Amino acid sequence: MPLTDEALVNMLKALAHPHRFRIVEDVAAAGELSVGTLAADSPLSQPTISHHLKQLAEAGLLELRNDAQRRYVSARLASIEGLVEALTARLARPASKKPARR
Amino acid sequence: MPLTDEALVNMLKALAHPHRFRIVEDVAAAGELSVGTLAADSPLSQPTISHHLKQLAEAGLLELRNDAQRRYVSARLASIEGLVEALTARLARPASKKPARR
DNA sequence: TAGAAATATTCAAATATTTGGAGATACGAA
DNA sequence: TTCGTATCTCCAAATATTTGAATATTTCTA
Repeated sequence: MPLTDEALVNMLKALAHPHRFRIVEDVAAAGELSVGTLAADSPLSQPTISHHLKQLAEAGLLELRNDAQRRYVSARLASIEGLVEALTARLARPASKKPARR
Repeated sequence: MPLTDEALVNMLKALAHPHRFRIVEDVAAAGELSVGTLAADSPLSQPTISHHLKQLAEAGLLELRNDAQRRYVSARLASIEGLVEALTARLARPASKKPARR
């Protein structure tokens, strides 16, 4: 499943925002964080954090886990790896495998 | 020069658009293309392509070269590599090197 | 010089994104 | 139950992005 153009661009779009990038960075470094911790560490309001988390989860970058009244966030490392690989495959030197399209 | 957060997010933002991603992909595959060729291969108008190229060049992803009345576009492969490396360094498994920040 | 070709800039309209207040919902504890 | 905590949803305002028509600029050629 080599990641459609759309999925790839959606992941990039999700990451292409300073606060969202920071969220993913922090979550990846910490392993797992609660929404409240993220909101407390951010200048943004809790609803705004919630909104960004939703976008990141929809793009496939984050995983959300419910535990009673808390919600825990972790990074989907496989997706991040997939993104990095797709970027390398598509934007690196003239891929002599397939002929350039169009 | 490990790429500031801002530069990194700017590159992501530039790539996070279907038409712009496609432009970079095509340019990377072709080596070098003129603005006119890109505009002809795209559903977008010439001014819009010009606008997107400017953004991509400002983000450091593309290189523009003038040749008389034509302008040729090529990929800044080093920047793309830098982007991929920065993503890997920042979003991959708990980097045990530096302690998580904050 | 004037004209043509390639590209850029300006500007405005349409659309999308970002943000937080107010309120809703879910859950556990008493 | 009722209360408190954590989080989400809905909404609207502010802001940013995308787009192309009209126009300008640059450069070559005659």
